[in-house]
Amino acid sequence: MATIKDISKAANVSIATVSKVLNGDYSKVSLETKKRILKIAKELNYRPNRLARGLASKSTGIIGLIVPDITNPYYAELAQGVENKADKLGYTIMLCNTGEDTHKENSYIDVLIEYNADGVIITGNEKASDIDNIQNLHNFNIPFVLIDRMIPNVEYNVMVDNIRGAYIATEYIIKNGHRKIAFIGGEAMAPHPMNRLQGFLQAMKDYGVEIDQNLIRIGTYHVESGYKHALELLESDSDFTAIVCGNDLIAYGAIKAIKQQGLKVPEDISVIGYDDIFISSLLEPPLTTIKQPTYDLGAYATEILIKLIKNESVEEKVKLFVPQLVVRKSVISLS
Amino acid sequence: MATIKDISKAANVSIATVSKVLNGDYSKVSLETKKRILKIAKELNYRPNRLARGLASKSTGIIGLIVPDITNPYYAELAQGVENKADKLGYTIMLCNTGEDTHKENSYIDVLIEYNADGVIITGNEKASDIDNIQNLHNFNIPFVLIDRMIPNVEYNVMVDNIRGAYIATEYIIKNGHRKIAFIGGEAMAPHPMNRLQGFLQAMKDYGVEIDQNLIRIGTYHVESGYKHALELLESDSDFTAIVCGNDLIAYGAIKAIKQQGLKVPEDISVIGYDDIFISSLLEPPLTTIKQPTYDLGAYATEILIKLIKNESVEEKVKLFVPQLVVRKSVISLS
DNA sequence: TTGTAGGCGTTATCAG
DNA sequence: CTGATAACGCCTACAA
Repeated sequence: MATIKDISKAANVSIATVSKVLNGDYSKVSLETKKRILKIAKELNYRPNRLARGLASKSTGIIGLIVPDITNPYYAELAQGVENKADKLGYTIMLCNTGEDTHKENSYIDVLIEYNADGVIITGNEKASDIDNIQNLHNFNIPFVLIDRMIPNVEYNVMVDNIRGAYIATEYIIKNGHRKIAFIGGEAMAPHPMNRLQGFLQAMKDYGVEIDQNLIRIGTYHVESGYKHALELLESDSDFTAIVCGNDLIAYGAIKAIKQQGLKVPEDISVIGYDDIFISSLLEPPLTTIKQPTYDLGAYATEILIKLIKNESVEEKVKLFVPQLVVRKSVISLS
Repeated sequence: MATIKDISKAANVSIATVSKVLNGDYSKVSLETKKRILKIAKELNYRPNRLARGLASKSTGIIGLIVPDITNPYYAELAQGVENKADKLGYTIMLCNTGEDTHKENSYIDVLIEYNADGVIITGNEKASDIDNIQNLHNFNIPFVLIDRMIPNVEYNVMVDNIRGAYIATEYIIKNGHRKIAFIGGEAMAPHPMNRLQGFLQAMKDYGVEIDQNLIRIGTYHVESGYKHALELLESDSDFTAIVCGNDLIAYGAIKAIKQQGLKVPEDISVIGYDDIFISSLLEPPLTTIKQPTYDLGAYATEILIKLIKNESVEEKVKLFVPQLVVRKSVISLS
């Protein structure tokens, strides 16, 4: 591992000069020495040591990305948006997969602080307790932006309007003549599903559709949870003709349960999802769902995070993306 | 940001003592000073600086993970296996998503070298040119292990037997009475699909089934590629009753194309995939495929990588996992 | 049991 | 244009 010291010796100059050249600050170096240094650096297969650089310069080029479940295609796509943009702008991602475990999330935040991460992007699940630790980022002067996760007093958020998305979804179901409508969402603690639940409730109210509390289920954002709750609903004596789901995975589970009971989607029961994961169009029936600009959420968040890192001004502290209805074939019209 | 220096002052001891205590080396420190130091550290909200620590100790706790496409559920699951195990053993992941771009992969390897990563896990696509850069890891004394990607002269590999997997898949198709069998695989350069292609060819030979070169297509590992090639096959005048696919995503694309042509799976054309991504069981029809122990691949690779990092001995340099046939409903029996 | 001091590889400030 | 030199925060002999 050649260092600038090695280069300086070989080139008969001081390390200061080497450092300048290697950092592209040619202004005050003669062309000749510049060339010589560059040549020697190449010969020695020199690589800057980012640890040393980070120590000295207070800037590491590391961006922490906290996701609850990289296995969920939604977060995978979001991560790709983050990674692409970060890479383009010269930053590297530290992946922190929390498995929706608050404790793990907290310890990851500690780790990011210890690595002197330049900034952090946080998505996903939230328990009340998080706030303390996120506050820590603030204490250590590490800028961060939240994706789709409102927390009191947090400055920078990029969100999609979940209330609106769920509203649109529910509205679509209602306009197709459904009146007995179930809702299967994600964790009750998170604002995320609550927003979606809110949107659902709002639409129901606005259209004067009766809300049956027995038809509202809150589980997790996984296929299994959707499956389980749908099954319970089907096996209970409540009747309904449609299910609004908190995300696509839940919808997959619900569809699986429905089929397993010998019923058909959408003939017997309509299902609408949320996220528009890439496989949703391939399901049978193709899933009607709410599309989020997932990749863009990640890319945009990264963009403003890097602005914050560079102390550039960010106009919109809260950026709200708009979800869209994607009509496919999992909802049938009753009218 | 409190440092050990701050602590040493506050506790009236030297930084050496503080360092010892903070690193759990209590052997040569009085219980009393130990307690005092720990207490003060907590009061000052002390966090070790991993950059400084890495610089001084030559060990960063960073593991680089190179994947071609985190959006592919196969790699997402693999990444989860890596992340879980790494986290458990006290390491942090740097995520390097190459987008199957050799150039990007190379530059990520440089980055990992520059961060003094303790080790690297490499999966996915391969072009001949990679070898040079991977060699660089070796030059810089950074241990690495490859997952499912044989490269000449590379020591540590964890693989699944792709030839065998494809063989089993093809054999299953043949035993179900198919004789006109197509193959749609991934990039020609990679050993990965080549192995799978080899397995396919081998099975065809062993069972005396005629191989029609026109029915063999090599694209990429994406849904779109499967779709495109299946469509071409369907629109050509060649006839066939089954398609062996290089992975599940290709199979999804193929199924989409088949349906779009007004044909049915498996009644008109049987399809078999590879990977057993978690949604494959939810497709219509549920996809018959080859299951890999994906999560375990990642976890195991991480385990041996960390052994290498710690200079512990690793017995099996090449670990071969065995793929399994998962029979669902996308293949029909013609006999 | 505790302290001193040198070094890890860079950056950055000042002189020359 | 170029060079000393002091940080950055921590580790680790080696002394005391």
